[in-house]
Amino acid sequence: MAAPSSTSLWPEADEEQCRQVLQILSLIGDKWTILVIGQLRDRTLRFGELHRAVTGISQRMLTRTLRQLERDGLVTRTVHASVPPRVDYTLTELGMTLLDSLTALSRWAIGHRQEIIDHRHRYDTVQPSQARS
Amino acid sequence: MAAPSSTSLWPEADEEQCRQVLQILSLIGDKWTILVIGQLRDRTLRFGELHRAVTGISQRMLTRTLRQLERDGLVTRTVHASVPPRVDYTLTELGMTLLDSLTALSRWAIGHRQEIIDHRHRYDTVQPSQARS
DNA sequence: CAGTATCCGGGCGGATACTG
DNA sequence: CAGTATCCGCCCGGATACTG
Repeated sequence: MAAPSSTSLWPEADEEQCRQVLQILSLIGDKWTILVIGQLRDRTLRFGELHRAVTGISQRMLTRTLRQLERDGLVTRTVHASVPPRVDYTLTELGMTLLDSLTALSRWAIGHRQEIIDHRHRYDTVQPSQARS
Repeated sequence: MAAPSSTSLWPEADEEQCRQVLQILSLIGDKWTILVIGQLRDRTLRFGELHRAVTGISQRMLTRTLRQLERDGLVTRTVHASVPPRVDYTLTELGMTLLDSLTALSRWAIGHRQEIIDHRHRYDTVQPSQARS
């Protein structure tokens, strides 16, 4: 029970815990999820608005991403029976708490991005540059 | 400049910021990275030890994962020129700060995992169950 | 022991065409 | 407008065999 470390990684960090974190990370670690929930963080958007807001995403991928978010309970999907159909997407409470929990990681990402890019570049130029084709 | 929200998601959260977060998330959102750095969080391990510690990982994937972590500057690789070769892997300072920044997300993951699983199950049973093969 | 080389299946994700 | 259906290339990741 004794608090294991002062810098406080997550408690225990045994394999079991790691796998649980991994499960969640896999939900949002794909190519588009973060971009989508980022757009929904403080407003409701329709399908088309999201499509325009997230540059480069295809209809297919936007649909898949939203379906998964809905399935996991992070986003609600509301269909309005109007003549041109209208579907609204909103973050749930759960989705908002996730975004909250991403704050620290986001700061880290923004703060250390350049450092990582630099390190990577150095690594690449120093290596024997085996043709990894 | 005014602080945008009291619950504090990450500041701004425009597409640019989101993409930077995504870049980092992609580094650790894959199948094995979290498990590997989780094992390294408070100790140095050799290749074989890691291989045994992370259940189910193949040699190939462990090597790839470690190479990427090394390339990004999150892990150091130390080769000891001994008769049976020995290679040690350790988290760098940068790697440790990443683990720190993962704390909130880890707590969220552990705390809401069951909730997500339940929601998912409900979604699956209610849906028309279109054969998605 | 600590890798590399090769082969391979499956799934992610893009492009395009079609629909209620 | 908000999707679905289909096709397809690419890369992730597992299995196996080989090496300094």
